[in-house]
Amino acid sequence: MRKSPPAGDRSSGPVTLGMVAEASGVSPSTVSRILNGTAIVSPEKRAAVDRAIAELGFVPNPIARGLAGGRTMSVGVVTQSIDSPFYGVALRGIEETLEPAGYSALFVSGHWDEAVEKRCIDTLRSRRVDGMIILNGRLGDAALKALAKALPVVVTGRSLKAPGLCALDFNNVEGARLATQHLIDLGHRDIAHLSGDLAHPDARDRLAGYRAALEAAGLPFREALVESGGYFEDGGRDATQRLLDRGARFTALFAANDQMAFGASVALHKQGLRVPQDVSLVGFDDLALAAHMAPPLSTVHQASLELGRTAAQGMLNLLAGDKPALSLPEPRLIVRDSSGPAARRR
Amino acid sequence: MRKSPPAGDRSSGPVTLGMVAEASGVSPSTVSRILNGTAIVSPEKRAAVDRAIAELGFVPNPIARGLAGGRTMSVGVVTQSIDSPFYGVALRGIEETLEPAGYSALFVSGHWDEAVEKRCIDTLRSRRVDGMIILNGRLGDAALKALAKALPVVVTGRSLKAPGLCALDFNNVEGARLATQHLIDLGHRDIAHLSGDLAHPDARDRLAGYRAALEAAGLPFREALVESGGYFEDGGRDATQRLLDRGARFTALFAANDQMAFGASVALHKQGLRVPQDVSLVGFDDLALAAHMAPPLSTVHQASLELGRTAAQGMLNLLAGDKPALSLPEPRLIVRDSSGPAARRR
DNA sequence: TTGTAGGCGTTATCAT
DNA sequence: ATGATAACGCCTACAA
Repeated sequence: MRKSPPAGDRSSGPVTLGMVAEASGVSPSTVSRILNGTAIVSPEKRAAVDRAIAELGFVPNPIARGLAGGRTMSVGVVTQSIDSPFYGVALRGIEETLEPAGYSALFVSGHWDEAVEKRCIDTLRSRRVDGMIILNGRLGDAALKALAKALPVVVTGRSLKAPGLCALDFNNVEGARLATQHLIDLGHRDIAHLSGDLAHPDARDRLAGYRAALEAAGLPFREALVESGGYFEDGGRDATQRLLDRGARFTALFAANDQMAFGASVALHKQGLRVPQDVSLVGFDDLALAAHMAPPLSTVHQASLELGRTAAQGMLNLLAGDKPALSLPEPRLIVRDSSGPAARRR
Repeated sequence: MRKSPPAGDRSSGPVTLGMVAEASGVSPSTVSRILNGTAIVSPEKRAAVDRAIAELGFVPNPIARGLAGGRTMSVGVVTQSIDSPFYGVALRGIEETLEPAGYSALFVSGHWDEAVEKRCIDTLRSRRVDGMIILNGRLGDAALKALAKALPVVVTGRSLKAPGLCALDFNNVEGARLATQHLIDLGHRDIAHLSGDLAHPDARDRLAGYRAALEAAGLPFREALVESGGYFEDGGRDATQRLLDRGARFTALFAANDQMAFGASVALHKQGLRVPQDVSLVGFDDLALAAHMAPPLSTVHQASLELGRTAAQGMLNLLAGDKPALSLPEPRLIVRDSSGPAARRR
């Protein structure tokens, strides 16, 4: 039962840079330089320091590092809700790519509210994050540009050009067009649409894509076949119910996201309508669950994991001083079992 | 176009405690005391300082605070995967209750791997979090107790008593018993079970509850009716498929979590088996999506949002020096449309 | 009750 | 190439 902790022991008191310096017979500055590659140091000293670091199990203190004016090695991530099936996966992608680079992610949720989002950003700044990733925020372009003057910023869900700013946008119009076109190709002519919360640009874009496909095929756009479902399951269910209640006639339904498609399938099922025999259903996002719905859902693939990874990589590039110049893959239609040929009109 | 920033302007350089002190004509220590309630100060000075704080828009720097040996006002949260539908909601609960108390949450994912989890904990410690919440971790009790000596710890998914430690456990055995009993009450006698990853205590508990209900009803426990589905959708789907392929006869299926139940419903659907007419299906967890499955899933309610809130509240109590003494609600069966009376044997 | 001084662990700016 | 020395912004004895 020895008293002195074994080398590398983590549970005993914190080992400081100063202790490493002392143990290896050099000054703290030299240790710091080796750690940060700030300057060239002689091989001997470097070896001595490396050994001391290993033996003492030294880990730099990010807090102190942050205070000293340097970086905190943390990046703030503003998401709208941490438990969203879509963004949750993106967060995983962010975490995955930030971690190996030594950065930690600080997640905060804006709850789709601009004021809350502003507070989140303030919190993040007070914590001195080195950069911020904002996932489909509600903030205006101007505020974003201003923010980007203070620290590197990556935003998704919009196109924007500014120094220190990297914007990642997804082609929602094209995705929606693809989905609608698919239904038209299957022979459907009465295609209803469950729109998302139209306060979101992407919801408006998806509606526009739906409309564009219709018009390109010479089909009329009918207001009566569009219901707002607010992007959530209940909204999708209720919107579908409203469509049904008012006697709208349609053989296909394009939901602006998978969550609403899930809700729609419940309403359809309750009404005794089978998917796809009676109504074809197409979603948007390709959540992990889409493939596990009964029947598996046809949808537009939007790579959320890749979205997160790309955003994080963009941040890493920005942090390193490089121009990011990244982009997202084009939308891709995934045909599963929820969409089939149009049968008789109902 | 004035040069001096308006009061409360956030985008200009950081306002420090020292600046507040100067502006209000007192010493930095006094400002600090007011901020922390460390000592009594005269009403006049307090007023002057409060005004200066408001006018300058001062926000204490958590980094500096942390370095100075005080608290960082952040608590680390170790989850297994940030995009889990169950834990994601718990994270929201944590964030929700920590935020009003001025604490930020630092989320890290252990990926169900003890080694990774250890690294996460080290990261969190190096960032000097004031406490840690560990959601269903893989770490041993001993390690947890040791950790609790260094800082307040809240763990879920196990029972454990130790100073500085608050454990929140859920009665998985009882929940599974309830689910199985429900199927028995409906007249089912051939009830299959999709077990979770048996490396997890909760999966073992749910299996035990299933078995207990069977035995209490005088029904035999048959290995052939149990398949491991690993807690994910694909696992549930494949396990169900295996059951079907090997010709197992059952009129009801109890999945150890909702995700597997979703997968099971796909396999059943593909086989042309209807839920609940041909096979009754019951899940566990009551994910938000369970109510939006077609048909809506009967399941055991486990309040994930409340789990998160309770864990966070326990941490807040621990941080305040109080004994937490919190507990989780008892399991509750939610009967929806996926379970119905047993018909003819198949 | 209030102010002064020292320190938290690191980096940056000078010297050397 | 390396070492003192001074911040970084705050907290906490200790002193008054």
